[in-house]
Amino acid sequence: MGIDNALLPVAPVFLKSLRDHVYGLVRDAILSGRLKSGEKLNERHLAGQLGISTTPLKEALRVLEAEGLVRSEPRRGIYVTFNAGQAEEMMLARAALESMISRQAAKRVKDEDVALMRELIVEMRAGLQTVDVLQLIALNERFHNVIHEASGCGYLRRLQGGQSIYTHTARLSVLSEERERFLAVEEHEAIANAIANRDPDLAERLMRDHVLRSGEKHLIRVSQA
Amino acid sequence: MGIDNALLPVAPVFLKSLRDHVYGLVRDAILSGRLKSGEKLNERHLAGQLGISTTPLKEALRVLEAEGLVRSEPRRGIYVTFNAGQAEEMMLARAALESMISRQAAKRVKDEDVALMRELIVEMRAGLQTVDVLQLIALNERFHNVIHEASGCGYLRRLQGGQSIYTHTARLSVLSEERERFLAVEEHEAIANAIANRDPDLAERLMRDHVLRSGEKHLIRVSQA
DNA sequence: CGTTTTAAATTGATATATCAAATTTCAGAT
DNA sequence: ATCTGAAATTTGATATATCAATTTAAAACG
Repeated sequence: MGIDNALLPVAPVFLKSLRDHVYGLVRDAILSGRLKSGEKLNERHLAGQLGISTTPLKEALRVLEAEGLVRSEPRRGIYVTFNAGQAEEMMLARAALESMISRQAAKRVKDEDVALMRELIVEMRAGLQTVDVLQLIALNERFHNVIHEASGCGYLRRLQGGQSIYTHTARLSVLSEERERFLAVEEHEAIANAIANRDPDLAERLMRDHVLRSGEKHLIRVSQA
Repeated sequence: MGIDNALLPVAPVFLKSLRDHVYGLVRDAILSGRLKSGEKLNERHLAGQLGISTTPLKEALRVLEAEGLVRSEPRRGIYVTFNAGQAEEMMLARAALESMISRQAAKRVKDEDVALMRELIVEMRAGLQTVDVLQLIALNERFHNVIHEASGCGYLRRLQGGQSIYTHTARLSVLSEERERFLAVEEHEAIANAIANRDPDLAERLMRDHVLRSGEKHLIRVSQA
């Protein structure tokens, strides 16, 4: 038991940079719980298990450390640090950053962005009937992307992207509830209106509440699984 | 045993790894403008210049990349990406995160934390007269630390810490203005009251406005220098 | 000349080797 | 049996070597 079966070797073919690939593998293993909090990561062992050298692994671990998913004690070892509490804090961080992005978007949004948001809202409403959850997930992502673009805040967007901990299956699970689908569309529409009306305070508050509410729902789902 | 406290722990400087040291050096160079945005960083060259091998440098660069201060184009090179716009966005991020921390603090704060905050406010008021700017800077930091502790949000605190771009001289410069010192104390007191009254919404808003306002002042100072 | 091809040099990506701190093991003393 | 401390082992930190993609320079061709 333990980390022996937690990660499978990486297929040496068709991969971007080893470092990035390994980063994704280890990150997933931590977020999905296959690597548990407190567990020690042995560099040689882990590298051997993945079939790579320690160099790209060390770089990947540095990134994970910068993200706060592992903690490195100099000349002692590297330990996983991720639990329910941190998952909740990452959700709070996302709420904070996403709402600040919405605030900026409400200040800088262009009419064409507003039109695009409105189109997406209409599509979401239509999607509510057909119950195509995959489509709805894609629409949600596009909606948030429009706001990100409108805000012109590349750095905030990046930082916010790092706070994502939900897998595709978690999103599927949450949006399979009819009430959640309905709420999401309602909240999105309210946010779109606030941004369209160039109301930064309202846009910020609505986005924060939206991320907090749907985030809590996600956390409950994940903790049950 | 008696000798337990006979010796103090080794100063962290000596425990610090080369990697962390180099990280700090390069980060400072970027934030202070000695390494300009767009500049390409040659790994071999930079490592040689620092008198180290590429391994710890590569790890430091990965962390800087995760922080968004450099951008790595696979198999092409590493480029500095920091400018006035990003400095402003980092300030926005700090406002967003610090205000979320205050929100949580207002929910969880204990009476002893409130007492500590009130003491610090009193000291700040006294410091206003003596005009000991160094003391005031220390008090400000302690005040924010009390809120961080009260919030119980270790992850958010870490993330927020990464958004700091102001040097000691910049802080000195800003707080050398009497009006700024006065404003800071007023705002801190208002924030303390909101947290003491367990008013998350108000604490969040006041902290956001405080960071935004003082942050803009910092940015102006830095851009002038 | 200008354009395309091709060869050389550069350099990030990866692998391997070495060093030294930290932990573990175990014999010897009390 | 328990504690001590030295030797062996483990392992993160660092250095060096190799590989391969990109860029640059040069040569060949029109």
